[in-house]
Amino acid sequence: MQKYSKQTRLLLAVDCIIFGFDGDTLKILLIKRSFEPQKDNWSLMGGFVQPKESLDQAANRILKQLTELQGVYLEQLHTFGNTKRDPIERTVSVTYFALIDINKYQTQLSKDYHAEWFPLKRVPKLIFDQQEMVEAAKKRIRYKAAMHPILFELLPGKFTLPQLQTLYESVFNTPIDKRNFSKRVLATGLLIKQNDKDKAGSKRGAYYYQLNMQNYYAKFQAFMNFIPNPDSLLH
Amino acid sequence: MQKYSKQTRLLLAVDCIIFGFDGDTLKILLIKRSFEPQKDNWSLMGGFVQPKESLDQAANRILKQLTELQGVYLEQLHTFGNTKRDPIERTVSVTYFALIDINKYQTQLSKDYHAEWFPLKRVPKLIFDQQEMVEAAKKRIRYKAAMHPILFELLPGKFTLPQLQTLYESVFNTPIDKRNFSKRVLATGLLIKQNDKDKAGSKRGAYYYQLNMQNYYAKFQAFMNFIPNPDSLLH
DNA sequence: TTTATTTGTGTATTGAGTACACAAATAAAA
DNA sequence: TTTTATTTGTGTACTCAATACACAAATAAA
Repeated sequence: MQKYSKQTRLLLAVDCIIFGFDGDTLKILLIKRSFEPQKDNWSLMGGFVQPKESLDQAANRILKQLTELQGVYLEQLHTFGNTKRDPIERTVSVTYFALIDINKYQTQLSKDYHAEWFPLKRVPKLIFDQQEMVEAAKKRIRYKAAMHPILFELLPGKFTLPQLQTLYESVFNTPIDKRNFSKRVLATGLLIKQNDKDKAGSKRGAYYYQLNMQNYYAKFQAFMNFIPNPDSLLH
Repeated sequence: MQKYSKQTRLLLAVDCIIFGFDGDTLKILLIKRSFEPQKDNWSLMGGFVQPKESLDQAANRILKQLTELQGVYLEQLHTFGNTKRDPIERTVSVTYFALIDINKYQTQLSKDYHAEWFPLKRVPKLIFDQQEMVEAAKKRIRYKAAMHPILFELLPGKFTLPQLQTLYESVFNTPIDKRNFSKRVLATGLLIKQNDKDKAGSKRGAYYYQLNMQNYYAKFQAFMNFIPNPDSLLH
């Protein structure tokens, strides 16, 4: 079945940048690499693309391997192919970024991989060109979140407006006026107010909201400004 | 040097979606495939990634092979990796899209490849999953052009406002009010009015403009609305 | 019962986007 | 040479969205 016989074949890997939000800070999940080269150094979760799986399948497999999660938000980011990025043998890496509800992540599962969550501002030194991958992912999540409601993927099914606002403030690293924020967000028609409150986060308690999934899917591609002055915040 | 010895290696290709604007219609450049499978069918310009070149280098090489052009706008689009996309042997394809000034393209060069420009609305049947690649490129160029001034890459160094407007109308397939368009575009500070006019396009003649390159590079990443109601036009 | 903390809400102002029409230039035709 | 046809270039009023800004309500903890 090999008919392009004169061509060189290359190793192909998938690396995942996995985002999570702990209610205060945007974080990514890293593992301690279990094999050489760079054994025991911090690294993205990744793996080689297998002969019978597509890239998307590989990314989902790799994500599941570490988190046991399926059906989460996963998007292809960029493909990195410098000839010397892996010193052992040329490997081209297709990166994906994932947005998961950090509460669904079982800490226990990460033991095999010695995984840990790191705040985006304190990411340790990573192997190969993975620093660059994380930078690209950071840029992309901001870019996309400035106009599309992807950040809900980081929250549990029920969340409060203060939680949502903290998330946006954390991703864009800027304070937002809460009156304008709630006006803006509620105006999208994406949220349904619940009758119960989250009593844990504050004395007074804050009403829960849920996504209106119908509107969410319908409007996902539309441009929506969730934050003031996106221009100045993206770089 | 092969130490990941148990892993399968794959063919990796680069395919280019090359956009050009003839003053009236947005087009892409296609070639007649010169080898089996699907010999003589319409196809994107592409090629295999060579052992000693990066992906960007491969894309530039392939673009130059067909157009003799260098230093043009070239951006990685998406990587396609379904296992069966190439029936002969699994090949993963990294796609790039290019924006070129169609006037700089030497028709003669295309003879070897039997290349032809096709209006985006009348793209012929393409091999493998290239239809999908073109769709992705179309979507991306619109998405990006709605907010960043990339379409200037399709025009010659000197151009008129009516030409620019026709380009936007063609890309977004919508009529635009010219008073509002010129206000919008000139407000960006990206254009420098020249003293001479293009007499070819009309009786009265239209003033030429040139890009203010300093502002262009400085503001490239900023969000700028060039078209009314981008929402409704992107899908 | 007092205090401290966090939630929830409204209004006035500014600025950007939008709709809309007519005069100026000139090549081509009469 | 005059007339006609075509295309360029410009201004204003209106609407709506973005923004700045402050205080009362709720309640757990002291």
